[in-house]
Amino acid sequence: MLPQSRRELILRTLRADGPSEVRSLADKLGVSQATIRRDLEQLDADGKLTRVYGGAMTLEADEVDDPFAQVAAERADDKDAAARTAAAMVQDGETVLLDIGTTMHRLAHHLHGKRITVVTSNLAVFDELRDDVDIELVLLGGVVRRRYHSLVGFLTEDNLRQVHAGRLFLGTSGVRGDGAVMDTTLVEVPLKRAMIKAADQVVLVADGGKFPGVGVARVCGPDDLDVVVTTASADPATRLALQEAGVDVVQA
Amino acid sequence: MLPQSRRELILRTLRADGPSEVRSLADKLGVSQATIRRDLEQLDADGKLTRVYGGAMTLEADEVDDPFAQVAAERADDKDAAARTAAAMVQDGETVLLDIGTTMHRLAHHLHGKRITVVTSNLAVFDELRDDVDIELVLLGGVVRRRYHSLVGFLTEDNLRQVHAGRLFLGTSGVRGDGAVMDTTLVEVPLKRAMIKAADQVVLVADGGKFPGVGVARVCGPDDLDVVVTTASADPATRLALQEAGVDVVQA
DNA sequence: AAGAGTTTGCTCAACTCTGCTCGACTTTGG
DNA sequence: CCAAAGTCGAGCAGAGTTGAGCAAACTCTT
Repeated sequence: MLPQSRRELILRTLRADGPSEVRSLADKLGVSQATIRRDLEQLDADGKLTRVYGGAMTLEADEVDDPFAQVAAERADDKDAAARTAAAMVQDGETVLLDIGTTMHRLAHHLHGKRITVVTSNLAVFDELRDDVDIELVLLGGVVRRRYHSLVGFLTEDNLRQVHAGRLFLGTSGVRGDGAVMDTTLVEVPLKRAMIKAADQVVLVADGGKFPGVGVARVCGPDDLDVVVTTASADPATRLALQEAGVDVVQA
Repeated sequence: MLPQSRRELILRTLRADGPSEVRSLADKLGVSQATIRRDLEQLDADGKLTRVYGGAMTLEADEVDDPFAQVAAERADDKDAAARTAAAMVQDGETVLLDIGTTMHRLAHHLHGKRITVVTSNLAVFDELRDDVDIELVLLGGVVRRRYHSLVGFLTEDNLRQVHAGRLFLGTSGVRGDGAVMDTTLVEVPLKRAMIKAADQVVLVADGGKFPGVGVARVCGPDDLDVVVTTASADPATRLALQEAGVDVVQA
C-alpha cells in the first residue's frame, strides 16, 4: 500500500466512522502506531483533519478532492488569513449572508464580538454562532446534508427570495482564468446564484490556491462580484482579469 | 472514546437535554465525575458552556417555554409516555412535521431507528436527529430563538407553505374545556396554524396535566385535530368535548 | 548494482489524561 | 443558625500518548 493511499484511507475512515483513535487506525491499516502518528501529523498540517489527543477527527468534507493538495499546508494559514481579512470588513449593525463551505466557517469564527445579523444555510456557521447572543442568527430552511454541513434545496432558495443582506460572502472551489467563479457541487449552484441576487455587495473569499482553479459548474462571472479577498499566492493573470472587470481585489 | 469527542458530546447533550448534572454526565459517558469536572472546566474556559454548581448549562438561559415549565419537570414521566406513544404511530417511509417545544424533542428521541423524513423548526429536534443517517431531516428556515431552541418568523411560515407532511405532531401549553388548543407564545401561533395546513393528519401530543389548560392565544379548535395523545390524568370533561368533536383520543 | 533519499518500526523520556483521595466549600433542610 | 449531604479543586499515581532519535527496509535514480 502506498503511503498516499493510506492517508486517503485515513481521511475516508474518519469521514465514514467519525473520530478515530491511533490504535484502531493502526490495526485497521496494518501499520504501526508510529506511522499513523506521522500520517496524522502531516494531514493535520495540510488542514485535512484535526489532530486530537489520542487520535483525530474530521474537519470538513470540503476540499478533499482538491487537486492542489500539495500546497495545502500553506493554504491552511492562507485560508484563515483571507477569512480574517474578510471578517474585518463587517461593521456592527450589518446584515451578512454566508455561503456554504469551510472558508465561511472560518470567517464566522472571526465574527464573534460583532453585533450583526448573520443569514446562512451553513450548519458549521450555525454551530459556531448559535451561542453568541450578540449575533442575530437567521437560518435558511432546507434539507440537511450531513456530509457538507449545510442545508440545501428549494426551501433554501425560497427563503433566499425573501431575505436581503447588505453583504454576501461567497466561497468557491476555484476561479477560472477569465474571472468566472466555479463550483464542484452542482446542487449548490442555484443557491449561490440566489444568494448573489439577495445581496447588495458580493464578496468572494478565496485563498490564492484557488487562482486559477476549476470546477464543474460556472456560478457567475466577474461582473457579479464587487470585491475579492485573496492572498499573495493568487495567480496574477486571473487577478488582472478580475480587476479589468471592475472588481476590487483585496489581498489579505 | 476520544477526550475531544467526549467534550463535543457534552455540549450536544446540554443543547438537546438542557442543564445536566456532573453525575448524570459521568454515568452517560462512562467516565468518572472528576473527568467530567475537568471537561466542564475547560469548556467553560473556552466559553462553550456555563459552569454552575452541580453541573453545567448552555450559555443561554434555559428554555423556559411557558409558565408550566416547573410543572413540566415533575410531569416528565407523563410527558415521555405520551411522546413515546405518539412516536410509535410513525411508520417507515412517513413524512412527519414536528412542532416546537420539549414534548416534541422527547418524541424525536423515540424516532431513532425509523427510516422517515422529519420536518421541523425545533432546534432541539434538530440536535437530536442530526447524526441519525436513517432520518432525512428538513429544517425550516427562520430567526434563531435561542431561549426557545427554535426557528420562527416569516421565513418559517414561507417554508411551511411549500412543504407537506402526512402527519403533524403538535404541542400545546394547554387544551381548554371546549377542546380549543391554546398557546402562550404569540409568535408561534401563526406557525402552528401554518403547520396544521401543511399536514394531512394533526396529532396533538399533550400530557394529562394540560387538560384543561390555558394560554393567551387560541391556536385552533377541536375540529382541526384528528388525534390527541394524552395520559390518564387528563380531565374527563375536556376529553369528552374532544371526542364529541370527532377527535380520536388515545391514552398513553 | 550501488548510492541517495525516503519510509517504517522500535525504543525511550516527557507529557497528558484519568480515577482516586482528601480537606474546603456550597447547598439544603431542619 | 446549624448540621448533614453534596460538590469542588488540588494533589498523586498509574495508564496511555506523544515526539524524537535511530537503524533496517524500501524506492528511485544513476
